[in-house]
Formats: sequence, C-alpha cells, structure tokens
Amino acid sequence: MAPSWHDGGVEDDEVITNWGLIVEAHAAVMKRVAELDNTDLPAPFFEVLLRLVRTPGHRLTMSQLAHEITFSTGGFTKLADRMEAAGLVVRVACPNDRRVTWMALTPAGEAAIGEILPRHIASVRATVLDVLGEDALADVGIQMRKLRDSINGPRREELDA
Amino acid sequence: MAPSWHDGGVEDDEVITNWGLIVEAHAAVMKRVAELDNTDLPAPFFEVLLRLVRTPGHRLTMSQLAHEITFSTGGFTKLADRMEAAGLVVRVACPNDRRVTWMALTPAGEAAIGEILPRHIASVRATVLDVLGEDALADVGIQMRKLRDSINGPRREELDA
DNA sequence: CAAGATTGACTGATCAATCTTC
DNA sequence: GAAGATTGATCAGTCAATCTTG
Repeated sequence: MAPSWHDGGVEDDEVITNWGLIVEAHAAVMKRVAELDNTDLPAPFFEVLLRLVRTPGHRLTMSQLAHEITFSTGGFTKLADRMEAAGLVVRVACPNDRRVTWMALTPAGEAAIGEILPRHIASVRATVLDVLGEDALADVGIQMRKLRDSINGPRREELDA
Repeated sequence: MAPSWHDGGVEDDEVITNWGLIVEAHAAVMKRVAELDNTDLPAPFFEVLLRLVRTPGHRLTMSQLAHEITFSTGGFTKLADRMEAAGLVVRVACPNDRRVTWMALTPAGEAAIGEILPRHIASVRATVLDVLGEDALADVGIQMRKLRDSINGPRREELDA
C-alpha cells in the first residue's frame, strides 16, 4: 500500500485524481456541447435566456440572474447591455422597489432560446446521456446535488440547467 | 408520467437537470476551493505548476501545457510571460527541435507549488471527499473518466488534477 | 447604513496573422 | 506546406467606487 499522512484514510492522490476527473470531464463536455450546438449565441446569453424562459412570467431581477450564472453584478450589467442591444431581453423597472430592475424576455429572446434549446438538448444527450446511460447519469446527479447543496444550500425551486 | 418527444426514452428535463447539476456543482466547488486555498497565486499559475511538478524532469513544452490546461497557444504564451516574470518558470530552448520551447520549474516555482499544494489538497478533501465519501467519489470518478475519454480519448499517462 | 445597479480602470483571455523551423 | 510559438487587436470579465433607493 502507498504511504499517506492521513492515517488510515483516503489517499491524497486518489482524491485529487477524482476531483481532477470532474474538472476535466466538465471542460471536455462543455467544449464538445458548444461545438455540437453550432450556434453563434454566446454561452452567457444562452444561460440567461434559459433561466428566463424557465421562469414563470419570463423575468428575473438583475441580481438574481447574476448570481445564478455566477457573474459579478458589474459584469452582469454589461452582459445585460449586450443582450438588450441584441433585442433578446428588456430591462423593466420594478414598481415595488425602485432599486431593482427586472430582466424580461422579448419575443425575439423567446424565439432565440426556442430555436437553440432543442439542438442543445440533443447535444447534451449525445455527449453525456449516450455515454453514461440513464442510471449512471442519475447517480452522478445525486452526488453533484449533494456537492452543490453542501455549498450553496438547497434551492427553493429546482431550476437546474 | 410526463410527456416526451423521445418515445420510451429518458426525459429531456432529466438529462438537462442532471447535466446542470454537474455544471453547478463544478462551479460551486471551484469557488469554495479557491476560497479555502486562500492564496494569491492565480488559478492558471497553479494549474501549470501542478503539471510541471508532477512531470519527471519538471518540464513540458508550451503546446503540451497549453493543451492540458485548455488554453489557446496565444493565450498560453502570455501566461508563460507572466509566470516567467514572476520567477516561477523558465523557458528552455529545445536542442532537438528548435521550434519547440520547454517550460521548466525554477526553485521558486517548486517552492510555490510545494507551499500551496498541501492546502489545496486539504481544500478538496474538505469540499468534496468529506461530502461525498470515498466510495461515491470513486464512482463519480469512474463516470467522469468515461465522459472525458469519450471526448479526448484515453490518456497515455494519468496526470489528472 | 444596507442593497441593487451602474460605471471606469484594469486584467486576462481569444482569434487571426506572422515568423521560424521542420 | 505544416507545426510550434509569438504578436497585435479585440473582447469580456472582475474589482472598487459611486449613485440611488429602501
């Protein structure tokens, strides 16, 4: 057996290797899916549109969206500028609290996500589901949810993407 | 049961949700580990140093390193500039093929990775291993290797990180 | 004074084009 | 001509500071 400074525990190499596999698999799948998607829509645009279209009312606040796609608020403001310039979303003032700004889908935004999403789903199916199979993917999902929730806390509503 | 346009197959939502969990867990862990590492060493620096220190001779070519950390060659040249300016690595001309440049660890680079790596391992243990447990993490690793290898092809040597 | 959003300065990556060497 | 590395132009993100509203 190999030596370790964790008496009786798991090898460091094993932990680092397995975490490394998650990182590498994530990067490889992201890249492949982007190729298969074959779209000119920037990835952050897609992330935003997806979350908006899956939300009742098709609108979320700037802060909420920024957090969900793990952007800084400053970075998200500029992303919002670009998406609004592209006609995919509009800013809507919040009447209740005049500090907050809603981001809402435009018809063009709905059309864009409606056009890309089926291809994206096909890409993920081909890259992930067809390789792992249904059961293994479900098992991985369970573990990943544990990881996520141990850090972010469980979600009030499931809006994974 | 819910409807699907994949007759008898897996639901789209299920696939997208599970893949989304991988993406979110990856992002959350990356962020948390970075916090726990508590280092001023930029992440790409760490990635490069780690691969160098784990390589016999402590040297790899620019292209090879660029590919391993999934950088463009142009981007890696500039990363190498910064790391060399920081005294962590040196470029070494290859005598056999004068097109290639080796990147080699300096003593300062060895010291830097030697100092951060134990903390990093502890961060990953606390964030990943302690949450999933040894067996579940190993299972996830198996699936992630399948994903990676189905895209990149199996590695000649295991150098995960 | 805290929270949401924006702005400006800066950093770090990509891409396409170029240079050298095989 | 192809491969490895570099360069210049550009782009998209962070961070710290600011403004407004609660």
